[in-house]
Amino acid sequence: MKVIWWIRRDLRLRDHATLHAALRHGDVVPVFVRDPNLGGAISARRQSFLWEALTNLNADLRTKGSRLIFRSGTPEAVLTQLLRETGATAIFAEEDYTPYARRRDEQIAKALPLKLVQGQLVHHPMAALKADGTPYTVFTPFSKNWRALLPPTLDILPAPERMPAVPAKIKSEDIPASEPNPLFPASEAEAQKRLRRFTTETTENAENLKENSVNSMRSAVKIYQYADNRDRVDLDGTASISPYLHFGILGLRDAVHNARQAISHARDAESRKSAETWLNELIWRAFYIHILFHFPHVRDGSFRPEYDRIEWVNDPDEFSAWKAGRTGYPIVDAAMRQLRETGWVHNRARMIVASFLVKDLLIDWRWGERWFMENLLDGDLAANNGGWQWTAGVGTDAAPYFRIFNPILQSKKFDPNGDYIWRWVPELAHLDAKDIHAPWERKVNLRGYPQPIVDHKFARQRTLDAYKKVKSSA
DNA sequence: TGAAATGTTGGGGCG
DNA sequence: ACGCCCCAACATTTC
Repeated sequence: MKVIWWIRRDLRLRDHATLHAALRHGDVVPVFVRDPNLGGAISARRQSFLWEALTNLNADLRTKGSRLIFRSGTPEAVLTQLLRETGATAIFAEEDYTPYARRRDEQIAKALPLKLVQGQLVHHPMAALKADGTPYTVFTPFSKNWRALLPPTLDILPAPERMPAVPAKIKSEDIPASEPNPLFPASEAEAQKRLRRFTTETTENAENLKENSVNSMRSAVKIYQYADNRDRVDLDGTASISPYLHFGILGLRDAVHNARQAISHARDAESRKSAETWLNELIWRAFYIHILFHFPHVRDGSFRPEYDRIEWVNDPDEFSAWKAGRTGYPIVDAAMRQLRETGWVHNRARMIVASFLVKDLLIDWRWGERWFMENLLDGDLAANNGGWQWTAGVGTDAAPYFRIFNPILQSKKFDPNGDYIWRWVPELAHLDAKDIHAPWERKVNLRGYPQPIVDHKFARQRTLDAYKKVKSSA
């Protein structure tokens, strides 16, 4: 008996409950549907990453004796056709929680034997509710409950040893060609490598610290330094796994499992706390997926609707300067250039540029949200939307509106030597650390680098006024 | 997962 | 020796 494994955002073989359920049920035919309705929602950069990931997944499937069937068309039409061709009796798919995915799957389930299996998250959004049955909207209690719901250990399913062959008569289109991404190779092996490197491996740099450190284990593994390093945009202190998590090349459960292993192996309280901090970041990701599930209106506007009445300035020229990395604030411009050139930006840098767009330029956070989605390799509706609403102070458990970043102080704190700016804004490479964060305040040659497009002190007050206005009239 | 404004304290210079 | 002022350093409040 044949069954279809409909692959969407679960491009992996390890810890795949859906795949295992399908394998128990029958001979699995792995299928990816190129859905024309999704064309507008995925940027060229992310699209290319996806094609590369599918190519690599196909290669992995071949080592197991299987192969990927790639077809174009609306999912319902393609799946109907494939059920006929294969004689399959069921379609297994990992449940996805975006508004589009839920609507799509609901429709398809009416017509076809679709079986959705939870696997993208650790807890289903309906399984992590408050005692009164309503969803959490504040992170800390959510996180507490989320942890309390964890079983003692998450059993991580290995990738299947072998998979049944897909009959030759089932034809596949060619997966579109893609340029390999040198910074983020789109394979499951790479995702696993990154996870292990971050959570278990001794780093070379840390070796040097060992001799004079009482906390040698702490120094040796990145996850144990995370609490100290995670906000430093000039260091490689994060796991850099977001693109893999977004496409399910790496499972969230697997990441959580590794975090918990690291927590239990920590040799001292500081290390344990550091690994806990990283786990908390994974829970933030889950939190925003839950929020989008329970409050789908956040896709289009503020979680707190009164903030949709803010009178934005929305100056198109200033928006262009922000996108191009020519605001005159070096830390902002460095991050915006990194975004455009690589599709990945450190989380702290994302917060700095988001705060600058919203609270210094007073531009609608949705403009920034869209630009991020167009450029980020890890662009994820739930996480990106949650992050922007947090920064704008309009969402669940958001930063209070009056918590306004000072881009110069952020720069000094989190890029103290100016290395990050130096890397992405080469025209300022001749400046040293004391001049580089706010070069216009110094008597230095800017070499074509722009003057600040807005005065922070003025902008701060303007934003406080604009937010206060909608708050008092709420 | 801020920063600015305002308040408090205490050491040192100095008449 | 004493009081006064200055102001850095730290703490608290406010946005």
